[in-house]
Amino acid sequence: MQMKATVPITTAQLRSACSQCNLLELCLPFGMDEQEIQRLDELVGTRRKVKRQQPLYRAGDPFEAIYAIRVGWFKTDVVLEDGREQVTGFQMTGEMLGLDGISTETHSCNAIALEDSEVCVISYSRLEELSREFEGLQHQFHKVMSREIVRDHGVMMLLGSMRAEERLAAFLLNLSQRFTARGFSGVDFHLRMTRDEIGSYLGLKLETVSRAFSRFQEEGMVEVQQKHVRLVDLPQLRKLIQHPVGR
Amino acid sequence: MQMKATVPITTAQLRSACSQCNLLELCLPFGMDEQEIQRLDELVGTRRKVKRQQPLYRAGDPFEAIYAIRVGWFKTDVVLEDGREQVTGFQMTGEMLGLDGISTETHSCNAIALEDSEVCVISYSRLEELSREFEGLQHQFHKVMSREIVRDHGVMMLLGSMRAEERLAAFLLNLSQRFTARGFSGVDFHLRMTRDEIGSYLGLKLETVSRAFSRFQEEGMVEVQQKHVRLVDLPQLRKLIQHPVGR
DNA sequence: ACCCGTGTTTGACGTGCGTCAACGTAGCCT
DNA sequence: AGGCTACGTTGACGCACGTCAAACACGGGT
Repeated sequence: MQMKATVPITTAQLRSACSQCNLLELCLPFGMDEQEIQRLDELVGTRRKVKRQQPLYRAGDPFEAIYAIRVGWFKTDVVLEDGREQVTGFQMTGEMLGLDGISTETHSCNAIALEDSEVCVISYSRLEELSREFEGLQHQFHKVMSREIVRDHGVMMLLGSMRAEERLAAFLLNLSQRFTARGFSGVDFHLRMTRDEIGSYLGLKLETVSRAFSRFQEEGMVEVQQKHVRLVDLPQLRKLIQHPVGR
Repeated sequence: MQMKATVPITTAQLRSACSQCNLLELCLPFGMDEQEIQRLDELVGTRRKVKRQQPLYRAGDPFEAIYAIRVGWFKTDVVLEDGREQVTGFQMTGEMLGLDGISTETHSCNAIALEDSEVCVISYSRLEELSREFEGLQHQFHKVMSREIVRDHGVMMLLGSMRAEERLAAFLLNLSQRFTARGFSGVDFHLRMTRDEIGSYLGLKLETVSRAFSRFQEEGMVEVQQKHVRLVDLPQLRKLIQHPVGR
C-alpha cells in the first residue's frame, strides 16, 4: 500500500550526499575526518520522499535500512491490539529513524510523516560494514543509539512522575532546544503535530493538552495560536519543571 | 564512596569466562562461533561484585565499561533535581547495563543492586575494537541496544496508555517470560523489588500497586504473599491487557 | 526472644485528569 | 463565497488514582 518513492541517486545529487550535507554535525558522520566522510557517500545509496501522513515504515515491515531525516518531521508510534496508540517520539531534521528494527530484523513501530519529508536511506548491512572499517563512524552510530536510550528514559520520567503542565513544559522546552540546535528560533515555532498526538506522546488527553496551553497563555508564559507557539518566558517554563506544584 | 570491588580474573575463573558461560544465548556472544567466542574471553577482563543497595554506577560517573549481569538483580533509575525518582528498568541475569553512558561518555542514570550481585565488566573501548573485528559480535551488540530501545517503547505504551491493573499485569507477564527464558519457573517467583520501586517503574504509587495485587488475588488470578508471587491464571492476565476495562 | 526499622496492606477521603458535549476556527474543495 | 471536514477550545461532571493515616508483617541485630 505504501508508496516506496525510492529514487536512485544521480551524480548531481551525490554531491549533496554526506560530504556536502549541512546536517553533518547532527548526523552520523559527526567526528569523522574529511577523507572518511568522502567514503561515507557510499553509504547513502538512495533518498526517499514521504508525503504527509504516509508511513516511512510500518510495524511488521522487514528491517533493511535506517533513515536520516533530511527535511521534514515524523512521529513514531506503537499500536496495541485494541487500537490504543502511543506516540513514542517526534523526529526532525538530522535525527535518525528505524533503530527499533535492528533487534528483531522487523520494525516494531510505525514511522509516519507529519509533513512532506525526505530521508536518506542508509542500508544497514552497509552501515555495519563501514563501521567495522571506520572507528569514528562506529562510535558515532553507537552514540546515536545510546542517545535514543537516554531520551527514552527522559520520556519515562515525564510519563511516570510529572504532572500535566510539567509534561507540556518539558515538551516545549525540548522542542525549543532542538530548534535552536538547528539554527531556528527556539522561542517561536510551528508545531507539526496535533493536540491529540502531543497528548498521546505525553500520556494525556487532547483536552488536557489544550487546557494546559490555555493556562500557560493566561500566566503569560506562552502565546499560542493553534499550531503556532511563542515561548515568552523560558525561565518560568524551566522553573515549572523543577518546582512542580506550589513548592 | 562506592566500593569498586573489582577482582582481577584468575586462571581458574577464566574458564568460566564467556566461552564457558552458561548465559551464552542471552548475552553478547550469541551468534558467534566457538572459535570467536574463545577470543571473546579477552573482553571480560574483570568481574565485580556489588552488594545489595550498592550502586554499580551512578549518574555522572564517567563511562568506561558496560556490564553483563552474571548473578543478581539491578534497578536503573533517573532522579530529578527536586528528588523525584523514576525507575527506568529492572535487570536480571544475562542482561546488559550501562548502555546509557555511551552517548555522553557519562552515565545518565543510577544502577543499583537489588540483591548481592555479580557482573562481568566489559571494557567499552575493547568491545568497540573487537566488534570491528567480529561481525557477529558487532551485530549482537547492536541488537542488544536496539532491544533496549524497543523495550523502552513498550514501557512508554504502558505509562502513557494503560490503567493501573493493566500495567501491573503487563509487568508480571514480562517477569514471567524473562524467568521462563532463563529456565526458572515463570509462574512462581520472588520479587526482588519493593512495591515502591514497582510503583515508580509503573508510574503508580505503592498503595495503588498493593491494591492491584490484592484485587488480582481476590479475582483468583494471582497468589501474593509479600514478595512471593504465583501466577495462577496467565490467560486471564493476558486478557486483562488486551481488553482493558469491561469491554 | 525481643525490639526496631523497613516494607506492606487497607480504609477514608481528595483531586487531577478523563469523559462527554457543545461550540469555535481554519484550511480546502467546489 | 459557502460549506465541509479536521482540529482546537471550553465547560460541567465523574472517576481512577493519589494522599494521608493507622495497623500489620517480617527479618536482622543484640
